[in-house]
Formats: sequence, C-alpha cells, structure tokens
Amino acid sequence: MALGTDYPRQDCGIARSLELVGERWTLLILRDCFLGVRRFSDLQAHLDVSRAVLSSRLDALVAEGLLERVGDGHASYELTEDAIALWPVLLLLAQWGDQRTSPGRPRRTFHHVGCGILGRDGRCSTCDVAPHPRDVETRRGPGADPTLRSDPVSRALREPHRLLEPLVTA
Amino acid sequence: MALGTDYPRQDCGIARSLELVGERWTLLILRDCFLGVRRFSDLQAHLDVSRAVLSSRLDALVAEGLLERVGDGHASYELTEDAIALWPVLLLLAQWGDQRTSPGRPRRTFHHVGCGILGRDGRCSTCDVAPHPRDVETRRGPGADPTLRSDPVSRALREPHRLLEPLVTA
DNA sequence: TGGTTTGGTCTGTTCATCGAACCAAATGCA
DNA sequence: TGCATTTGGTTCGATGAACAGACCAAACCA
Repeated sequence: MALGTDYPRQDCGIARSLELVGERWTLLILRDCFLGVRRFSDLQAHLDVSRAVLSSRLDALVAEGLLERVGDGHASYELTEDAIALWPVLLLLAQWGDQRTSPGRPRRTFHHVGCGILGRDGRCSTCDVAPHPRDVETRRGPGADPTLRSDPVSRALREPHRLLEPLVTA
Repeated sequence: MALGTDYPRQDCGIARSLELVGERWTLLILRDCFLGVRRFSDLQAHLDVSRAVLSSRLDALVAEGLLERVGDGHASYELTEDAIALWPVLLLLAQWGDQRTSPGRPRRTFHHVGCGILGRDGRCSTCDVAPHPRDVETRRGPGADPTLRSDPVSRALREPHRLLEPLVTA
C-alpha cells in the first residue's frame, strides 16, 4: 500500500478502511464484483479504467483478503466474506448518490428476492429483514440511462440479476 | 470537481457519491465534523493535512451542500442534513476497519445515549433502535492508542463526547 | 492600534492515474 | 498439434493530485 493513500497518523477504523478501499476505482471494482462480474476484461470494459490501475487494485484486494482468485490461468475474482461485509456501505452510497442526483428516480434498485424493495436502511420494505446480498436482486431503476454504455456488463445488467451470482456476458 | 476524481461514464449512484466524498481526506473531514470539530485549524491539526487540500475539500463540501459555513470571519463548519445521512457509512467503515485491524478491541465505540452500545448494523444493542447521530455518544475504545497524537482534538476526544455537539478544544 | 492568530493561497516536488504501446500467457479451433 | 486470437498483464511518458513549505490577507484581542 503506497504512502500516498495511507493515514499512518490516524488512530481510527475509518482510516484503516480507507487505506484499503479508499483509492480511486476500488469501491467500483467491489460494486462490480457484487454484481457478479468475475473477469478482468469485463471489469476493465465496464469501468473503462486503465489496465495498469485495475491490475494493481485487484492485486491489493487479493493480498488483503477481500478478493479471491479462483482457477488457474484466466482466473475468476470472487468476493470474500470480509468484502461481503461491506455491502451495506455500497448500498448506502448507491442510494445516497441516487437520491442527491436523481431524486425519486434511482438508477438501480435492490430487492429482497421474492419479497420487497430495500429501503434506505438496507431493510426489505415488506418484511423488514436486512437480507444477505445473495438474497438480493438488482434491477435497473427509472433513473438509469441505458444509452450511456453498451459494454457486455452494462448490457447484461439491463436484466434483473441476483447479487453475487456470476454475471454472464455474451 | 476535477476530472481526475469523476466517473462520468458510470451511470451509478455509488459513482455519484464517490465523486463528492471519494477524494483523499474527505470522509475523514466529515468524520471530524461528526465528532464536533468546527474550525479550520482544529481540522488541519487533527488530520495533519496540507492547508491547501483542506481548504479545497471544505470549499467543495460547502459548494455541494454537505457543510455549511456558519458565522463571518473565522467561520465554523457544520454538517447539513444531507451529510448527516452519511453517518451509517462512516459508522460501518469505522467498525469494519477496527474489526479487521484490531479484532475485539475497537479504537472507538459508539453508544446510544443512556442506553446501549451500537452494533454492526448501527442499532442499539439494548433497544434495537438505530439512533440519530445526535443521540450517539462516542468513546475511546480499548484498541485506541492515546500516545499517537496529542493535538487539541485528539486530547478532547479522550473523553466521551456526543456526536454533532461542538468539540471544545483548549 | 499593533501584535498575534487564523485561514487561506501559491509554488516546486513527489506520487498516482491515464492512455497507448508492447508482450507474455492462456484459450480456442482447424 | 500448431497457429491465430483473446486475455491479462507490464512498461512508459504525459498529466493531474497531494504534499510541504513559504508567504500573506483577514480576523481577533488586549
């Protein structure tokens, strides 16, 4: 972890977290992994990020135990339990960002499978449970702009998709 | 907002959020504001950040409606409701970072005033309510290192303190 | 009113990211 | 099986962000 992203003089859990997930692109990489993206090229094409930065970020996430490389050769990247614990952060940032920039018209919605939509506290509006991400389905919301991107991941995410399930791109 | 921190090609609430709070130091500034720090020099001394960066971050937070300059001359910085909505993110990052780097010995704990300690879901372990930050008291935890810093803010935070209340530094 | 403190602003240096080029390794197919 | 293609990097120069120090304007207070 480079010195330019650390906070050695902050005795604080937030600083410890930001040292790992605070760098540019990292949380968006994790977002994509929650959405089921598994392959380097899919991540790269969906994020439009330089391959050098993506490679460096993935290495760090693997080294710190947030991602796991599965399989030899063209590996698949999967979230660990530690990373999955960050889901509420991502959900809240998604909702907060949508509320500020597209009030009442979220770009993406999240649903407790077979139940209700998730509210601001991450709980199902129907049963009040805060479901595990694997029991969450994500859908394109009314505020989404389907014309902005057409990479394979963006196209696949036009359909509802269960979090943590591998996203199949053509 | 500079181009190097934006994600114009991401149609995503998380990207919108990160465009505002994803820059280095921003979330720590907001953390300090939750802890009741109000003045430029206290922020600067507690964060050990260059004054140019702090000034730039504060300007952006004010411009985007997350902070409010109160008073003329030597202004005071106060969180807006929009910013206060980010409290669960900060709480979760604090807990996640502490759990990973100091398991069982958090550097800082948060308590529902007159009730119980807050758990991982931000709810009071006694009454199960997720209290508003103004009803939360923060205390130094068993994992804190009181020798790391001795700026006025760090010294003041050795005592329990209510979130959002102005932190008085000598 | 003058000295001190606070809150900036400016600038050269260092580090991170970007974008393109190059290449090694893996995959797929005839 | 060998070759073409794809995938997953690595390298490098240009650009932008952060840092550290110096300077200074504005505010405060005795």
